[in-house]
Amino acid sequence: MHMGRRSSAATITEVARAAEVSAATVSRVFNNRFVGDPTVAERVRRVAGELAYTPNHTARSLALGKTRAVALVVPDLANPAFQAILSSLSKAASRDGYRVLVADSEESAVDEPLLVDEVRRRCDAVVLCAPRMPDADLLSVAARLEPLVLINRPSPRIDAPSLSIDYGSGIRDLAQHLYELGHRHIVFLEGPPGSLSNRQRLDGLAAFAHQVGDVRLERRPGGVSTEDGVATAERVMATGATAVLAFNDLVAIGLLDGLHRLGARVPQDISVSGFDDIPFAKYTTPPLTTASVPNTELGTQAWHRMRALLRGEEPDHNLVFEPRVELRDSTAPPARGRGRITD
Amino acid sequence: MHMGRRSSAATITEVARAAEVSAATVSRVFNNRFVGDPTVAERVRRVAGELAYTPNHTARSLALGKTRAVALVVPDLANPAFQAILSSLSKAASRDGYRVLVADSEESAVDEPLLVDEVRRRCDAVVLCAPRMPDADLLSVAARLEPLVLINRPSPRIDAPSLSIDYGSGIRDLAQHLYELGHRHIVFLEGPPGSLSNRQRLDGLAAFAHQVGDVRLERRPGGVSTEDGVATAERVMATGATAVLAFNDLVAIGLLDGLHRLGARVPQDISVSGFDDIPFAKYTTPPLTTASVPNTELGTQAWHRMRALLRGEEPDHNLVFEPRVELRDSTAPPARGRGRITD
DNA sequence: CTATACCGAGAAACCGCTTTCTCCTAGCCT
DNA sequence: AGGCTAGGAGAAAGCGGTTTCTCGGTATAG
Repeated sequence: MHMGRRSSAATITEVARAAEVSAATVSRVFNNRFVGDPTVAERVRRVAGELAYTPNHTARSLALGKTRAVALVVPDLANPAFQAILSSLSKAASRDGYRVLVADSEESAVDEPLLVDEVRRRCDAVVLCAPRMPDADLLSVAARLEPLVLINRPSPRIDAPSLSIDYGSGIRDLAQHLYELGHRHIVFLEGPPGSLSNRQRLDGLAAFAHQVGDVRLERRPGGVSTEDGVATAERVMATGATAVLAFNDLVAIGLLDGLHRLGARVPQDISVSGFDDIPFAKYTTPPLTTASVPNTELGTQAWHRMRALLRGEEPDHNLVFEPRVELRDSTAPPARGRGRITD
Repeated sequence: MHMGRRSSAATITEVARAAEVSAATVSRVFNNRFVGDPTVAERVRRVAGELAYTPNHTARSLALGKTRAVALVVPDLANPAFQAILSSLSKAASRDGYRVLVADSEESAVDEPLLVDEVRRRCDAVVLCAPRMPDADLLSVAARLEPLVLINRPSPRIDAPSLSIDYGSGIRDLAQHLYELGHRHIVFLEGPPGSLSNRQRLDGLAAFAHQVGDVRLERRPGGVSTEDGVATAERVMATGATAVLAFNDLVAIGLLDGLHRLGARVPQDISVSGFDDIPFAKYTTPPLTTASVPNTELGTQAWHRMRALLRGEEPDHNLVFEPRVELRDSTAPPARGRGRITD
């Protein structure tokens, strides 16, 4: 199917004919590899201009074996945390002439290997954010994917640059903060059970509980979105806890809303903390105490690693960002009469 | 430069040789155009599986003359309004096997024509969100761009489906709401002077002022981001107005914060409204009165138009969404002693 | 003045896949 | 049984570039 003679888009052959040179020469002129008679180059340029010639990107990609595009795979494009990564990655990549193709796996870990394979074929590399992909899948897929940069998915057995967040330390710091405020009964709203970052939070929390001893830490299924957070409000109140660690800011914000509707006051009746420090966390009612995660920096650094890989250079060292606790108004000492260890 | 013999990626020729058929046959099998001996098809499939063959997307695109990708060009990927469009567009497109390439013009209207041209060459079509591109530029690029879908940029002289928001009616409704609350001195925080949507707001406001008569409407330069909003707080207070219409939610949220720092209470001392109804608008302090804009729906509808175009079908009619006022707590009747018409 | 090196630019091969064109073979009809 | 038809699959010609290879011509050296 050879494209019904388009009226538009001049080809290199047409330019060559019009300029009375060979296609090779036109190609050389356009790639600054032309060394001969300057008047020839000039003529080619002029004719190309007249014909509004512009090299066909696909043909070029095929001949060159590179597309100058990379894919970004994320579990949920609607999540501000991933949007921040996308936005900064895209900006950084574009400065080097690369474009990014987005792929939203829509939280479906099972389809991810296929998605990732499909998307990889369309570009030169992939930046993968797959917190929930089983290790086995990741391992099997990683080889076919390279160049590959992993986000939030450190994996010692995979030879790919990795940027991640130390969720364990972040949640620990948050818990420590609540503890110092006087809370002794805290509930953690879990994220997706299979997710690595959920695992890390759980581990961090377990270590914390073990260390301080006199704290009651419960976990409850939460979710990842604002709606999920709203839905947990009743369950949270039912625990009788004086503070809650939400899986992320979205859940925390939803929870704030849900609690408000139930008539519970934050932080007087119950303290709430989030995770990520999305841009709006400081504008919630009340402003949300959370662990700040540098997603924008993450995107930029991911690009640096990727660029090195694409150039065949040695990428910088892997990075683990330590979240920083942002103290705001959604956490406060527990009210008297609540928060006693009840069992 | 014929790619230093990659160890990976089997080619159709290799599969053909291994399966003892021609490349044409392999191609036909993979495209379900094979009608001959089923055992041949089976053998091809098996061999392809063994070799982990997967058709080269670029080569396919070149032969077919289509990439199955579309570009989305937006002025600022960090803005939740555009993120919503991207997210929904991407989801919708992926259901039809298309991917989206993002391009962030970083608010630079002058580079947009080049950017848009570049990005168009890489894919089959573009969804353009260019509120600030001069009409002349848009007109000149539009022809080269098609298939093209325009967002927030209705242009009667361009033959491309267009989805837009009636910013004029939205801001008018918001102003009307403030007026009914008793406000008679309102300040409008302008967005980018060259932007069409700013123009529409200005016109809507002018029509409103003319209609009601006894209202003092001032305009002040604002901006588009949260930071811009923070920075305007003092200027806003200096006007002595009792209510402010921010260009968008981001500015409104920033303003809320700025006012808070100045010790001004919202809505007691001054009412604030936003525009867009981004997901977080209802969680601000206080919850933000705003005009809701269906960005997610916009993205989905944009894809429907685009799909029709790509299939050579007639796209659905153009759409203009009317924003809907979302009454929340950031607006209230003015305090006594403020809001009198002072000149 | 001729042999050699060099230089500029075109011819041709190739990137990997699709599709038209063509050919060969087997089946059918008379 | 022979001629015709249809169907299956390969050869080849693109798609639009890039790059190697090659060759004719000029300049330089002996």
